[in-house]
Amino acid sequence: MGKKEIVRMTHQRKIILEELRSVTSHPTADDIYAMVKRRLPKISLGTIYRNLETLSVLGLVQKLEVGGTQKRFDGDISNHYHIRCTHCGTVEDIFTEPIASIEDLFKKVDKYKVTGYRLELFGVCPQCEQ
Amino acid sequence: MGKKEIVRMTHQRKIILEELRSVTSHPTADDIYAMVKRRLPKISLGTIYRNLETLSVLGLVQKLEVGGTQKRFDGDISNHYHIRCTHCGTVEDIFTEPIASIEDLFKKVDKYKVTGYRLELFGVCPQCEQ
DNA sequence: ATGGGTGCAAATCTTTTGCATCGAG
DNA sequence: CTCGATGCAAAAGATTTGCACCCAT
Repeated sequence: MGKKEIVRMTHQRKIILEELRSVTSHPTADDIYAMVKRRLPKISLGTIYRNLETLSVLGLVQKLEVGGTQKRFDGDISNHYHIRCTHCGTVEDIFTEPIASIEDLFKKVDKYKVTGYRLELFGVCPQCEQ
Repeated sequence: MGKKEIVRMTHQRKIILEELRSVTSHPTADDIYAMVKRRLPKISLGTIYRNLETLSVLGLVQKLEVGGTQKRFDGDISNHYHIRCTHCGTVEDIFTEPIASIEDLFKKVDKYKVTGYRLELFGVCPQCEQ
């Protein structure tokens, strides 16, 4: 993933991207491995990780560093917020306009060159709520 | 960490808490291990992890599930925001009043029982900025 | 004296990486 | 053809856990 290599659109890479774009959930690398394996039974987990990294560097997918032990990935590259169920780990999108007062915070930390932010709500999802 | 056990304030636990409260940084378990080891050379990393979990369940410390590969801990249990340097991993506090429009979001996700949220800015710190 | 806590080491889980081979451009 | 990508397996990094002994209550 260095500077000026040519990125090849391999069969594996294309299918990983397709699968990730086909869901609105926010799967872990392992989830994606299972999804892709249905179509490419011989694919290895290492290839999944390498491609998710490549695709997120290219900006074609989002690597979500939400809480929990595993990273999650999102085929929707728009900037949006998430809510995570602290019971089952599910991550869902929150559909709303960006909150301007958060961007105002950028000024308060002017020692830093701010490049972005993450807002994540925690809660208990309807399924776990019984 | 079950339901009704009596929690003992052991020497190790007390010193871990003291050390964590003595800094404003947001150390990883490993950092805390090094700090505590200066006072208790025989302490084990397992004890550090077990106590940080216990203390955070008790609400005496905060487990910060910020991005990056390691979890970080905060002896300041007030709700505040953080900024993380994407280059060196340092996490600093942002001193500001809570942003009301974030709490307004809670209503938009009324299917969930919202219990809290996290706001984390990313950027490059002054030290890394050269 | 009890049963939660500790130190130690092994185990687990997630992610990364070395290497021989493959295949996209 | 070339060199980036893959599959496989081993390695690495972070955290958890089993167990015998210890000590706070």
